[in-house]
Amino acid sequence: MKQEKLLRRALEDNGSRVTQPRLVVFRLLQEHGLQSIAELISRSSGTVDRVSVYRVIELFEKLGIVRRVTIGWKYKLELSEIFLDHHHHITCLSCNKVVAVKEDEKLEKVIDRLADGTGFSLSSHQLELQGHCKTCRERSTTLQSS
Amino acid sequence: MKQEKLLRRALEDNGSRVTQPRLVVFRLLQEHGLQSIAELISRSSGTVDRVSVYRVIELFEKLGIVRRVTIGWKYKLELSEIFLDHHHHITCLSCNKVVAVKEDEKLEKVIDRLADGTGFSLSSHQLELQGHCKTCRERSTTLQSS
DNA sequence: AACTAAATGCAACAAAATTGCAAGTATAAC
DNA sequence: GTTATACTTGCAATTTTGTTGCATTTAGTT
Repeated sequence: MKQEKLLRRALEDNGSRVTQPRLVVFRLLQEHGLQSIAELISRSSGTVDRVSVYRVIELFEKLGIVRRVTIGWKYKLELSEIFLDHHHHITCLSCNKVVAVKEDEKLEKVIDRLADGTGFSLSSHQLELQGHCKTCRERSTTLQSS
Repeated sequence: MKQEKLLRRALEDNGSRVTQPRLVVFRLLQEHGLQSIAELISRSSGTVDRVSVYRVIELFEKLGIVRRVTIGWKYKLELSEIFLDHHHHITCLSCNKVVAVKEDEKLEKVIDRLADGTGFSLSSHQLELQGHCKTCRERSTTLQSS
């Protein structure tokens, strides 16, 4: 189904209206993917007020339309699993590029077993990775050899 | 080795002094474990200034004495792997209790393989879990049956 | 005990997020 | 298509969180 239709339905099911600010923020998330609230605010400035961006995101989170992702101790926002498949992120410590990492069945199993040991029932999990991307590794080798 | 000795060494190796504020913050981290910076500030108020708590934490992070942990989109602080063994956290969505989950060799392997697929070399990772603790699950069952 | 560089506390500032309220607008009923 | 109205928005003000500059204090050395 077209993503915007899913959005409309999620809003209507909650008795919430489909407004300009909500559409603007949604489209920015579609277009630019993972981004900070500051980026959302700046990209929508002139059209949508700062405060409204905060409020739209708050609603979207409550309705499961967006999720927060921690990247280097700041959070960023991206469309939820209704719109994108379950994944995690790896950040390059040299160039700060962030790449999605697909969730893998084995990972799920291992995490389930980890949780078992605690007596908790498991509802959700987030994994964040850091490392160095291929480009940066190659560049640093080149520089060293010169 | 006694933990405070490790702290002294870490500071001295860096040419940093062993001061009252640093000892106070360190002992709070030992005594209360994982906590927010607001909790650290409040627990040390009267003895240590707000700003100094920030500065001590900044230094401790740089020296690898503390690490930041994301819990529910806010970070908390705890002593690093020099003082505690490598672990993650699971939070109860009902009562907000946070419990440590030991890192497991299988998890490490699965994560290593995940990273392989991206072309990144892996430096570090964080895993955060959410669920419901035994106590809360039992309580909610009791309430339903009455 | 005196010296000195490092660290602290205070005040001021900057950034990020929240709240209250009057004005605007999306939806449903006519 | 108009109208009514409850939901939303934008603005201003405030709160919370984190940072900076500088005079004073203090840890560690001589």
